[in-house]
Amino acid sequence: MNNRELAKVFADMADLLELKGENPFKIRAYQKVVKSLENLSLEAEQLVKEDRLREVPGVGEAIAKKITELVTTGRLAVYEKLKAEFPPGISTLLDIPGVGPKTAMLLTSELGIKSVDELEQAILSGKVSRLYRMGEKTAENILHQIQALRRKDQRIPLGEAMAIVDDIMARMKDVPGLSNLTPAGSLRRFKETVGDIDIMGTATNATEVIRAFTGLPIVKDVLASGTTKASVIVAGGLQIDLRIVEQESFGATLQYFTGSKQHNIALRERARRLGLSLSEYGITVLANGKLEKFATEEAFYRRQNLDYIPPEIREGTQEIERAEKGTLPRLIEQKDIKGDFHVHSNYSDGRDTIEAMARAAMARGYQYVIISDHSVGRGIARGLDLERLKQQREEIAALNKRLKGFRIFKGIEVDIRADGTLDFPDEVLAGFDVVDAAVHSGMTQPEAQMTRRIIKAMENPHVDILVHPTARLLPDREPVAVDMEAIFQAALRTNTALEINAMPSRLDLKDIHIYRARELGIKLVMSTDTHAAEHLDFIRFGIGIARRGWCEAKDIANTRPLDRVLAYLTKPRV
DNA sequence: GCCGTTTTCGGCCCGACTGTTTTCAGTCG
Repeated sequence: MNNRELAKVFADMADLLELKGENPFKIRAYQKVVKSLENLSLEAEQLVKEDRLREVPGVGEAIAKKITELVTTGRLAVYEKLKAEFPPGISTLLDIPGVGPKTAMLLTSELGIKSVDELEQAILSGKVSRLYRMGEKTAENILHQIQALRRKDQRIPLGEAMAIVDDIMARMKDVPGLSNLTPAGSLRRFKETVGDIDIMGTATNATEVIRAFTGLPIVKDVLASGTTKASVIVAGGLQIDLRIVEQESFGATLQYFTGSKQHNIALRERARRLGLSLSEYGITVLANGKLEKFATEEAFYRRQNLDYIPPEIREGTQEIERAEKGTLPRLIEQKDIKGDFHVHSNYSDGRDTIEAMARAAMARGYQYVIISDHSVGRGIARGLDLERLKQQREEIAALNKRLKGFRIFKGIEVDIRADGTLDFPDEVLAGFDVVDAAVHSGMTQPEAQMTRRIIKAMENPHVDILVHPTARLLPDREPVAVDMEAIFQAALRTNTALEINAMPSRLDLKDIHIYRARELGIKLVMSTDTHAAEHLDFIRFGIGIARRGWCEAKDIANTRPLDRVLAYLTKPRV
């Protein structure tokens, strides 16, 4: 049973305990462990084997026993028993915003409702508004939420959200009197998907700023528009809130709305022990009730004797403890990147010429790129055959003579076939500076087969990098079934690097896998997999998730300068 | 159910909104 499945069990248990009216702190303990499991960089199953479950924050004696039972037997007796106490489906009512445990229980016990559809019918027939403490308005709100729930595409990929935010930022930047415009929330933390967007700012004329915001061309619907806050809906159902706050408390408010919720809870629990109370307005000294305000996040953290914690690692895991000790990593920044490791040209499915890609890379201050077009097996992507490969190599050699202080490396993105063999024979692979291997087909293989297949490719002495290791696509394609811990061990054993693919639809490896790979000392490279010159800028997303994986510059191969990068990265050529 | 510079018990984050009520329960982020 993997971490995601475990998390789901505890989330469901938390819901059921809530419906049951259990001790709220017990419920919070379950909810906390859900987050811990989701953020865990290696499988709980492994921790059970090593008897290290108790190291996970929020896991005590009782929950450790439950996880062990789930991992070893696939079932959890108390969970089965708890589930049997409620009609199946009732916890789906909790997915509706505005419906909590009390309302859900009321609906079930009074009207026998156990699904969202049944609830909708009951509202339409007027039964719900006649219940005690309900009413016309409440019933109508719930109906509204049910309809919105069906319309809305849950969470959207970071890349799409960022494009919207970039557009808004560009259009708002010249609004007079507006400053400090900053996106907050999970977008600022570079989480791979976001549910909604919060933007903060300070202004000398809030009303005009709000008017400019609600009047943006992208806005489809204005939910609320006041003197300090506005909420709008843009295409796709995404909600965007703009908050205008006081300059003198901007830091505390930005910190609050950046989250994560778990980080803020952990921070406030700690502050409490120091006799401080945190809120979005600042820090209250409990002894005298005095509120201190903070214009910057740095000052807000410093007041609590903490180093500044970068947004990307505010997940309530171990960052607060490390900030207290002064041992936070110096996270990688975009300026550390010296070249892009995975670039397509019009020789396969890219749009631009090799020269155009190289010049775009130079313009970004890079020292090198690796042109890694597809191999022949990718017919659909105009994969290279030997003839066009030769042509490409000649072109690269000629360009390298002309481009001063810059180098184009000869790479290839070679297909890993269904049986784990590669699309080119070894003697062809030997002719590249760098060989990327990738799964592009046969994605539905069972886990054991897929794992063997990928490891076989990694064992090839010519394969330097496993690119987009899980082949997932956001939001639609699930990662292939693969034993990541086995891949990590193989990467170490075979000295194969793993790619952090920065394309916003991939972000593959994902954050917790990056964390684990880095911890194990696996070589990592960051690349955009770009198919057009302007998409070299996707590197920002790679930087974001690498920071979420606690990476420093040294952890990423392509922070190394031109004269050292290949020697560091590639396997010895045989 | 977890956890400890208040350490094996007694606490457990904070503020705001909404609608249904006559003072607050429920829900959310």
